[in-house]
This record gives sequence, C-alpha cells and structure tokens, in this order.
Amino acid sequence: MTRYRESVRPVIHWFRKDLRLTDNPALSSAAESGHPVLAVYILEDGDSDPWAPGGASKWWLHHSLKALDQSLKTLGNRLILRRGRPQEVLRELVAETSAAAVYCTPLTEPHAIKVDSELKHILNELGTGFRALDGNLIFPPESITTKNGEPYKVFTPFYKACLKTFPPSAPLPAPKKLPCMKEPIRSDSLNQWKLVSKKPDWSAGWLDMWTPGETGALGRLDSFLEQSATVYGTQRDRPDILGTSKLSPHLHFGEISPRTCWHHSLARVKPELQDGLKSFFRQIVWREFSHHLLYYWPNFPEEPFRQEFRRFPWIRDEKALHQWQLGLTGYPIVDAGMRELWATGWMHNRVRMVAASFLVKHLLIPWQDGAAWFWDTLVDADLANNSVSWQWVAGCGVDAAPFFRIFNPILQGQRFDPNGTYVRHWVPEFANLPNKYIHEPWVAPEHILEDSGVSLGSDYPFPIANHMAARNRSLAAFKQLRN
DNA sequence: TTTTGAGTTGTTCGA
DNA sequence: GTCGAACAACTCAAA
Repeated sequence: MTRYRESVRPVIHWFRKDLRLTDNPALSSAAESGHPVLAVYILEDGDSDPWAPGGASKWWLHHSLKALDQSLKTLGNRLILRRGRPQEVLRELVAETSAAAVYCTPLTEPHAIKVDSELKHILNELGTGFRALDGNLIFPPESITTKNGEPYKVFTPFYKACLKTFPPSAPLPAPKKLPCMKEPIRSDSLNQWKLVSKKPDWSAGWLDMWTPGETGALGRLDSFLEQSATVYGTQRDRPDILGTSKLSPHLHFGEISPRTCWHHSLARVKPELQDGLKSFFRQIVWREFSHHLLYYWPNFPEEPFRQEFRRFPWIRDEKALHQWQLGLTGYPIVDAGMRELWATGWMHNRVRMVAASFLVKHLLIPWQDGAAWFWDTLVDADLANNSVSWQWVAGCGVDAAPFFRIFNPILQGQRFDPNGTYVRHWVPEFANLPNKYIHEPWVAPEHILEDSGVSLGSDYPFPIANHMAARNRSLAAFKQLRN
C-alpha cells in the first residue's frame, strides 16, 4: 500500500563523495524529477567497508556534512543521516517513504561498485529506480580507452587521449529548488556519530587551517587562482611556500568537481598566464588516471600491480615504522613531512614522495604499511590516489619509478627547501642550526650543534639508516627480484 | 603481427 | 660548480 500519492512520492539523493550542490548531475536530475528530494548520507562502518574513512578523514567528513546540511537548508531542505550498510538503509528508506528512485554519483572504489550492483538489484525488485550519474570524474572509466578498447596503463598516452576530448563540458549550476518532503523523516544526529576525536583532541585548531564544505572548496580554488596558479609549474615542488592548490581533501569528498576546477581556472586566469595552468590540469588528470586504475584493478590497494613484487624481500620492522610515523628518522626533511602530516592532516606532495621513498627504499618496509598510515592520518586520504601513488613510489605499480630512482633525502631537502624554512617550522629542534647543516645535521661540528642548542642522540635522533648503505641494500633487493 | 618510439617527479660518478 | 652518461630492461601504445 503506497502511503503517498504519486505526485508527492519523493526521490532520494544519496550523497556520498559528492558533498556539493554545484555541478552535481545526479542531484540536479533528482531536483528536476518533479518529486520532493530526500537528501541522505549513510555512514558505513569498517565491519562492512574494508576502507572506511580513517581518523583524519572522519574529522573532515563531520565538518563537510555539517556544511552540506547548512547549504541544503538555504534551499529549504535538510540532510538525513543514517548509519549501516547502504543496501539495507536505502531499502528501509524506500519502504518508509515510497521513494520513486534513488539518485547517486558512481564511485570507483571496489566496495562502492559492489554496493551499487547489489543495490540496483534490490531497488529493481522494489520497483524503485536507480540512477547513477557521473559527476566526480571528467573522464569516467570506460570513456577513455586505447584503440584496442583496453584501459591505459601509461599516464602520458592516457593524458593525451584526455586532451583530445577537450574542453570538458561546462559545470552545472546548483539546483534552484530542492523541495523537501512534508512528512518528517528520522535522522541521526551528527554529533552522535562521534566522527571527531575529543580524547585525544589531535584535531584541535584544524578549523583554522581548513574549511571543509563546498564554500570552503570554492574559496580555496579562488585563493589558489589568485595566488599561485600561474607559477604552479615551478613552485608546486616547494614545501616552504604555499605553491600547491591544497584542493585534495575538497576533491576527495566531492565538495568541488574537477570540471569546476578546470572551468574556473580558464575563466579567472588571464589567457597570457594560462601556461602555468597546464601542470595543474595534468595533476587533475592524474587523479582521473588513478581512479581508472582502481576501477579496472580493484585489488590495487592490497596487491602489487606487478606480480613479481609478491616476492620482494620486504622487511617487517615495527620499530622503524614507528619512528617513521613519529617523524624521528633522523632525516629532517622526512621528519618535517611526517610531523606536518600528524599536525595538519596533510603533507606537501614533494615531501610525500621523499617520505614514502624513504620508507620503502631506505627501510624496505612494505608500501602497504605506509599507505595504511597515510590512510588514517590524511584528511585527503583517497583510495585510488593513495594506492596508485604508493605503488608508484615502491616501483611495483603502473608506469612506476625505475628501481634505481631512490630519493636522496639530503639532496631533496637542499633542492626544495633551500633555506630550511620548512624543516625549521616542523622540526623546531633545528630553529637555530645554520642552513648549511639543516638537511644533514649529523655532519655539523659539535660546537655548532651546541651553539644551536641541540644535542643529537637526545634532542633529535641520529639517522636510523645510512643513506648510501640503504641505497645499496635497496638496489641489491631489486636486483634479486630480476633474477 | 611486427616494429618502433617512448616512458611524472632521480642520483651518482667522472670529466 | 657544471654537465653528460650510466643506471636495465621491459612494457605499453600506436603505426
């Protein structure tokens, strides 16, 4: 027995990693359906989702959901919060409301794909529509393939194929109306979900650094376009200055679409300065590429893409892993990055590579251990980007770094943090150490260390691995793999 | 089917 | 200090 007349049956927009109103094709379609729209977010636990959000991501999610609810309220709607397996929660909601259809944005995570396929079946049996409309990728999986119809495994040809289809279509405006259901629908309270850790309160002060939500995302893009977009190509590698876009968490949660990033960039940057945008677009396409790879190879997060790496002689070393996590490796650039990560939920891209390379090449610790730590500590933790990037650094991924490419943490520090500004900020032990020694404090004469007020071995550790020795050990391990 | 050119992000060594 | 070569061979993608 249908409880509502046909005209007032709602449709459900199931929000997931598309926490925005602008350029959200699924939401726009729901809005245009002529039905009231029930806006729902479903929190799934680690019991059923193997890659449920980590600690830092949950903090972001909390604030992003709060922001989304505020935006919906300006349209006279609200966000309904439910917890559980989406298949069951949506089945219940459809039963409760006689919803005519469920709208959502498809994702590339293997778990999401499984959920969608079950959901499609369940809704079909209930006679309820299931409409998944792309919106989180400019180039959804299967829209870009090689001439043979195969997925690309090399970035550059993928990138070129993407460029051929340009420019992407214009972003959609936010719906003007989003009529609410008249009948009240039960919702969890966001605070009950306890997404924000209070004890310990490691995220205190994060709201000064980040503004989760759609408004924050557009603001971040605007700042980037005003301040650093034109010099992005050269400055993005410098952790001591704000040279990157810092859009990654906003993109991960879908608070802004890549298409919006693209169009706003072209609209706001003067044509003669648009050369600097090329590197930015390239990075956006990297995100697309990673999502393609995850879609086609669903065990990318767990297993090395290159099979021979199953027998790579990784070393399980809990103590060294812990030192790396805490930023106590004895290499200032690595430690600065790891401490920035812990303190802010984010790490500069260049430093991510250096820190990741140190873990897998200098310490020979499995890339999965590093990826797991990043998963828990990054506000932008994204299964596709994280897995593909870690495998790239480890050399076992697609188009991966050659085995002889082993970052020298001293050189990288000197090259990209030439004045030691970044290191001094995150490793204040060296606040008074001269630049000359900032990236290799162990070579500083004893009296210089003393003058700068730091004692190696007590205030700050000696390197836990000698660069040359570790480099040679890593090269030997890779050589062993070839035979 | 075969061929050909190319492939995110680096380091070290010796001239 | 600067510069080019070596570091390996393999796989991918297109012609």
